[in-house]
Amino acid sequence: MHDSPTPHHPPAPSKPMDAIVALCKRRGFIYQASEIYGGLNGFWDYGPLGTLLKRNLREAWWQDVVMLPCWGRPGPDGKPVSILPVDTRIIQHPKVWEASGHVAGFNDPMVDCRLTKQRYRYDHVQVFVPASGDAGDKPLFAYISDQPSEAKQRKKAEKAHGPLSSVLLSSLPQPWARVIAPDADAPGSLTEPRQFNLMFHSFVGATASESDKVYLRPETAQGIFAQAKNVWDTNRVRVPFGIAQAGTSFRNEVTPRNYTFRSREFEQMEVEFFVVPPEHLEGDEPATSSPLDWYRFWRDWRMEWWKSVGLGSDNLQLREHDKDELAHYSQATSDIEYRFPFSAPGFGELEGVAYRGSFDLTQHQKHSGTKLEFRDTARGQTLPNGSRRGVAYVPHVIEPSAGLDRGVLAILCEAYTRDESRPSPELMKFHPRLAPIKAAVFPLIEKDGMPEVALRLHAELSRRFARLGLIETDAKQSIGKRYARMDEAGCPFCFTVDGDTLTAQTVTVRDRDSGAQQRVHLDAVPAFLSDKLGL
RNA sequence: GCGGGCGUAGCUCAGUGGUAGAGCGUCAGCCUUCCAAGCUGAACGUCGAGGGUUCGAGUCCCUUCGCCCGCUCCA
Repeated sequence: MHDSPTPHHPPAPSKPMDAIVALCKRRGFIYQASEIYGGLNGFWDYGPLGTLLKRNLREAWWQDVVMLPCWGRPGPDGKPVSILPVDTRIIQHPKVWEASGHVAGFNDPMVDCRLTKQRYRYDHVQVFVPASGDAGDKPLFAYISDQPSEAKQRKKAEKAHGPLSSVLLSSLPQPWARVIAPDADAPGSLTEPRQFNLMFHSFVGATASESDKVYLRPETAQGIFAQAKNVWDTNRVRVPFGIAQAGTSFRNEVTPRNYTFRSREFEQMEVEFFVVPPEHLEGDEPATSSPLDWYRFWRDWRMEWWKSVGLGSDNLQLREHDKDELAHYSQATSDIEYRFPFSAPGFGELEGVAYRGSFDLTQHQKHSGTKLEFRDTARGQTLPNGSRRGVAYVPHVIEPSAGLDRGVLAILCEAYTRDESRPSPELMKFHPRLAPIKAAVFPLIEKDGMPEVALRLHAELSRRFARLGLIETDAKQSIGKRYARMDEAGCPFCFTVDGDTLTAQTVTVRDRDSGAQQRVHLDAVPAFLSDKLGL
């Protein structure tokens, strides 16, 4: 999470995270996983309303990214944006993760210092020892080369031992009782090296030998890259185009924290958008757009999209990465970030949009031995018959990678509203498109024929809208209490059958956010709701 | 992984080593013509889990799990 400064945004009034968590439990949005067994660190389940909310957000992404990409808006090349979906497996060939860098980069053993709470990569820790050999009972001084600790420890070590040589910590026998950690001033504080496996693993087959070891994917992206060639070989697509996938990923986080924000099992919604490398654009026909054009297009549209599903406040920001923050293969990356109650005044990442060059496909090409070049028959030299010779290249990629569970959490936080001026202060202001409950129908009182009319209206609305979300009805207790319950669940519209309904064929519709009411003809209710849900 | 705080009803929380509590919510009935209203009643707990001390543990001790905060980590 970034504590990025926000010079142009005044700090928003913070919302109490505790109250949001309590509401989410109380109304069945989010439960702790395996709660009856004491819970499991880093895992959260969704209850009925949470499941619907999450499904609605995933569905909104699916509709707007896959089915009608970018709302039908043309890309920077003026043409419709082309996206195809895939659904790849959580478990891939282990070499996929070697190619992606996940195996090498995240299996480093670390040692901790019990005194200073510092953590060091085991293979980076070196130790000054007497050049003569035996140090007797004297302490040994550990350091990290090119860090301040090197000079500091060298000075102390020379004083203690005279001429020095240095060895790796790993060459000394454990426990390192006489070793003084790089930033400590007493010996014996280093823990034994610990492996930090950020990827979960399992075994294929029943014998569970090391050669059968597989990993649970830490991102959905690599399944896309691994199938990119199949997709372009079998689908008559042409670069630029994208492949999209939503699915579950796993990261064995060191410290799961902040409610569902950093869960060990989570769902991603990713696009790998393949574009023509810059070297194939020059003097080329047909003119198309550069990777950076596409990068900016996706970055800006993804920002708009998050606003469109209800994150319109200044709690949402776009943050372009600094040069020194970029991965070595990326020329541009930005994060779409939300100011969560627990991160404020800092922000937490919802989606990263990265221009990754050809890094991923090139890696897979190298590790698999399979050429991952796209044969672009619209480019290259024009032949006498008017066709093109074609060129082959490894496409560059723009990756908009969003966290679904983080999106849900941001929506929950943004929707949570406490208004002390209302009889029931807590309400969830979900965008109607995301609201788990789309509408409720009440009889004002449970007699005089009102329940019958309400049930008929409820049945009709259910027939028309239940595919999108719940349509509720409730006749118990006072009308205020029923409105309040719907407010808390984030239901945007309540239709109430009253005395006038029986004579004038009208009902009241109450707006969740304002509490305002208007009368609508009974027959016009479906059209009213349809309009409000943006259908 | 380290340090600190916390864990009692669905939620928020009281609870002095001596019978397990309140408010809200939930449910039922009555009442009720628009905002958690009123009246009556009901259900709901292995006090996070395991062990120990004690005649007796929600309370004291140990272990463990989980949540929150700060470090650390965050491809």
